[in-house]
Amino acid sequence: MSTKTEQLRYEKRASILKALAHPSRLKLVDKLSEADEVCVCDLTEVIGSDMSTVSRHLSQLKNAGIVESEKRGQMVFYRLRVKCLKSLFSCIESVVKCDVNQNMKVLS
Amino acid sequence: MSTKTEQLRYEKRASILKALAHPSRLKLVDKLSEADEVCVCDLTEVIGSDMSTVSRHLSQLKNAGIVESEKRGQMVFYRLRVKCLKSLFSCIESVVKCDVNQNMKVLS
DNA sequence: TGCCTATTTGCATGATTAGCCAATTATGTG
DNA sequence: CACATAATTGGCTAATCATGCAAATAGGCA
Repeated sequence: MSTKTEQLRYEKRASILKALAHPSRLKLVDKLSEADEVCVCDLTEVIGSDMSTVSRHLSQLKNAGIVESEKRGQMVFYRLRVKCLKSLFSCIESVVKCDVNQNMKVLS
Repeated sequence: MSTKTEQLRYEKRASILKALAHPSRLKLVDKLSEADEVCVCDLTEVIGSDMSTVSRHLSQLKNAGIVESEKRGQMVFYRLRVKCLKSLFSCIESVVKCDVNQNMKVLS
């Protein structure tokens, strides 16, 4: 594989990770994983920021290909497009746990 | 779980994802996954940025608990602390692939 | 049509990030 | 000790990001 292609691959992956790398967006993904679809208004309540802010977070997730949206009536419903988030989060969680262990070692 | 704790959990996860969310840092992780340990000087060649820049990328990965380092002589060697990166990347990759499919649909 | 609700977009602001060069620290070697 | 190498840190700039308010868009409904 050419260096150029390789570079593009890293950039693409990074852009997806970046889309996930925010507490509010992680929470959004979490909520969406519990339900089939949720409207912006309900998500806004969950997050507790201005609706415009939530809308922008959602559009970042959408641009990254993590969620999709559908407008029905005046409302817009968001849905997860990806089903593997659980394994991703379990990996992230293992970093967290590993860190805790490390910290305990330091303290003991 | 309290809302406060929940919030902290999202923040912690986000910080780990943020540490990974950069092409150069992904490349560093990739290289480190191929070898047991690599010194900063070698990693600098791979990345092709200034060594100071690479050093800062590495310290971000270290702060996130993704890599660890050991100084031997004048050199500092970095190692992955986490073994599950492969499953994480396969998830990311499935987002990429899903995107490609979507794009093909749009084009056809 | 006129008004209400849901959502997105424009704009301004403050905060964070990435990058390089230069300076500093630490180690090894003559 | 003097010098070279490896790595980190300080300082600066340009770019990107997060956020809220206000305005615009679009869909119901009387």
